[in-house]
Amino acid sequence: MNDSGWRGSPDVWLGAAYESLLEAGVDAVKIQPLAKKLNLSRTSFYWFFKDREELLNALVSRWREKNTGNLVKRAEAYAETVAEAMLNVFDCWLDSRLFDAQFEFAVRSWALQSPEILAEVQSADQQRLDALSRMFLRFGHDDTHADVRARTIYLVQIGYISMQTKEDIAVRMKRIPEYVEIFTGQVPEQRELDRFFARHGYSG
Amino acid sequence: MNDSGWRGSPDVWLGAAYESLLEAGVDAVKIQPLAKKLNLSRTSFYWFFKDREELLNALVSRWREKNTGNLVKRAEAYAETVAEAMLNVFDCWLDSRLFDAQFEFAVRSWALQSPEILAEVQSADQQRLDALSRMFLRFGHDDTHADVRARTIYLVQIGYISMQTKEDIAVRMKRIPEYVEIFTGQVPEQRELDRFFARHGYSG
DNA sequence: CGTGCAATTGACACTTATGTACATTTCCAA
DNA sequence: TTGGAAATGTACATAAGTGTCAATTGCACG
Repeated sequence: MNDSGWRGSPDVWLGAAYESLLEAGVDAVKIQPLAKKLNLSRTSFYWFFKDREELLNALVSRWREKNTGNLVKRAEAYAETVAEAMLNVFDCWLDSRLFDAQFEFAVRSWALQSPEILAEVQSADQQRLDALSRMFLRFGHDDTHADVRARTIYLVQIGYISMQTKEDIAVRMKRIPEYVEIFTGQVPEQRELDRFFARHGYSG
Repeated sequence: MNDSGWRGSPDVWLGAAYESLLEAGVDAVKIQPLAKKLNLSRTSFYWFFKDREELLNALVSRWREKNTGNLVKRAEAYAETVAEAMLNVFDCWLDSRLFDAQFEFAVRSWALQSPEILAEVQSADQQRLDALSRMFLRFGHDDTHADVRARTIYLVQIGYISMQTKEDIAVRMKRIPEYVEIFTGQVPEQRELDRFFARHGYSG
């Protein structure tokens, strides 16, 4: 049927493209280097994709589906307090299955040289900010308040991503309670923190 | 002597390189296109610069000197209260003579494809975070507190830059008081805000 | 005025990428 | 076991970039 014998496939090329994008940006996503990386003939690429552009489009789809979707879901998840809601969102920043930070950065950098990608990114930003803003509204904040708080937590994360820091999980965990306090103006309960730490396999 | 007759100069090329970098990223900083843009022969470039790399290095120097220097200075500026100190730092985010946000974003994106640039960026981040941290320490915050607060305000700004938003100055000004409150945990005095608005030619 | 040097240029050699046409191999199913 | 679709490879045409070199231009100054 499938999956036996043939070395290449759309997914193999897409995977290599993804890796190159993360390591070195869009301009590194070129057929010739990818072929070399995969030990395949350059031209066999054209059996699976019309041209380079089609490959890049596939890359954007992958990004769109993963990052925005999960973030919105976490912002809408059930919570008793703002602090707990906040910690739900933090899940994304600590679990790469929920949010792919490197992918995010690579796509944002890409936006610098492509108006289409810029539009994609800005639409994603809007959806995410809206979801976060609704979260604060749910807990009784007024409009401006909710908007600025939503911005703050989102921007801190985008900023963190842009710093491309590779920090130990423990270092990041230590800052969590403080962040919750700054973002929500409310000190998180110990049991809320414990629940959070537990689900990230961290014993604070 | 100088400045008469000859069309080219290191500065002319550097200027064009700067523009291209901001518009489309490092990979757009290529001799051939720059020459076209300047209506100069491509090869005359080599009279001023050894090669493309030398031009890129000049670009990095320009960035290093401008952005980090001013931010550190504003963080160290005199202030009576934390809120006022905070507003001093905000000057950078609103005045492109103090901090070139587009330049910043372009360089950060560049870091994705160059380990040397990544090192530059991370060293700059450290210097800036340290300066901000010292600012909070000056007003009696303890270490962790100062560190997380410094991170928050810095990351929000880096995040904002990465969003590449083009917003009206009025929209941004409206969020300022709220931000000060979130970042310092202290409501700014009206006279502090007035002083801030005034020096940015904004009548709130 | 003319001469010297700073600045500019076009021609050359090279590299890396793209995409197309066509031939070839490989696997599976009838 | 063989025919054809799926996948790969070879060859070609083209484009855009890099850097070197020798020749040329323009301007300032003696």
